[in-house]
Amino acid sequence: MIHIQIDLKSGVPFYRQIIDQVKSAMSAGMLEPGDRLPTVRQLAVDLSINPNTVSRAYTELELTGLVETQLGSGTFVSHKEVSHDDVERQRMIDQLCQEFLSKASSYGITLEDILKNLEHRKST
Amino acid sequence: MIHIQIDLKSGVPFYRQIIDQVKSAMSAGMLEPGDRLPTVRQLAVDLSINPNTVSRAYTELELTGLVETQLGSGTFVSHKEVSHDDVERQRMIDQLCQEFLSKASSYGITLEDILKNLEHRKST
DNA sequence: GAAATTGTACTAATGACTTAATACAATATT
DNA sequence: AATATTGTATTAAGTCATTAGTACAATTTC
Repeated sequence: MIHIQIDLKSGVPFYRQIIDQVKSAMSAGMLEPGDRLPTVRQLAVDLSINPNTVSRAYTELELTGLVETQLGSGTFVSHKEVSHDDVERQRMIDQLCQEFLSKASSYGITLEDILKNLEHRKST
Repeated sequence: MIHIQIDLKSGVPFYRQIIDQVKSAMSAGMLEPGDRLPTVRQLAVDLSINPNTVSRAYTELELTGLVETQLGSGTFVSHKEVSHDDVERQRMIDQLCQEFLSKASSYGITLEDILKNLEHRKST
């Protein structure tokens, strides 16, 4: 059974906190294919937020193929393997970013510094 | 004389486009210490935007020490050297990001992929 | 098939961010 | 001093993302 917590003051959207924690639980093996997530309503009550916010998180997880929802029965961790290429690609992005952050950090450069810099490049 | 253009459709805030272009002009040597920027009002007319938007850009440039404003006479490129450390730090951030983006791009990873990944790390 | 349980659609409230309208204040110019 | 030129303050309007209120629809359970 997964236990989700949200930080009201972090500034990170509730639905994103849910997504991240579900993903983490899946990576850690605490959620396996076929496992049922808390129901939209139950989780909403537990976290004292609106069902739609939970639904939004679940919907986004479904769009990436990580979970499957069945109206009436619940939301379940997906069986179908996520495309191997996608997994590999995500892993590579994650690894590259991790290496980059470590290197930057050794120069005293923070994540915020980097984000500010990269955001600017979107315009260019 | 600096010539500034804004892209109405880029989604990048007007004041930020102005800041970026002034910085670029300074880097390129098209604006040197003592040079006067277009007046808030004139630039506003040229770009068909509100004076406050130009003012906001100039104010932000002043906060970083790149320009100095004098009520009644105008806004001028600053003489006083921006702290060498700050310049070096910015250059290092810029270079690191540039190298990183090149490397990522060779793997078919886009700026958007990276931003999405890094944004997530803010919560963690 | 009736009731309960599940997810969903639609709309609105809130807050952050950006820009504009308008009026003001300080300096330079004459 | 009077006037023009400069930047600035205040307030409001628009947009977007996030979340909540409320009502609805599909499925399961009995």
